[in-house]
Amino acid sequence: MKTKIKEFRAKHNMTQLELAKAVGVRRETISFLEKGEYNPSLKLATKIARLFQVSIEELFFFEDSELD
Amino acid sequence: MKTKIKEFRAKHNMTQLELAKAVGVRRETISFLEKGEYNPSLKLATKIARLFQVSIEELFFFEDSELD
DNA sequence: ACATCATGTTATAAATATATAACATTTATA
DNA sequence: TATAAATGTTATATATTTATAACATGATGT
Repeated sequence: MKTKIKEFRAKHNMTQLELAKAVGVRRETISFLEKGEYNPSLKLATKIARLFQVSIEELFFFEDSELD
Repeated sequence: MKTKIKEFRAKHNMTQLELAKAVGVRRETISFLEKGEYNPSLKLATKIARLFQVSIEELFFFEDSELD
């Protein structure tokens, strides 16, 4: 999975810690997410997307090969 | 969480079992999902949305209160 | 150089999604 | 009505997300 969290975070001048607190997770969770190291829950994905006021599809991307 | 999986499944004339196989999960998983009993992974949500050719936001809904 | 802040990383624990199996109930249909 | 198909439901196991704590690295500023 790939994500643009880092880009949107930069655009909003937020640190990982600030984003983490805003959506109620740990800083490490944001770090792992940004590196595509896991597949968040829909709920967490939704919280981050709403914070940045973008759609989930604008934030997270799966290769077709990942969906087989 | 609420979802329109059941409605889209009806529109596509699919059983829970057919949908489950199409996205690689168990039938029970679809049953629990349709009842809003849990929060799927983003990957599973993406697979179902792509199958029905709708956005994730058209398929799954969170109340604001669920996101606090 | 030193201190502070932001991020990376690793190991382990806790929580929760999903699998599995079994049986119950509802719905369709012969 | 009877039979099968679809869905509901419960209990337990497994996998994965997320939390937690600890320490490392990199950047920034004094």
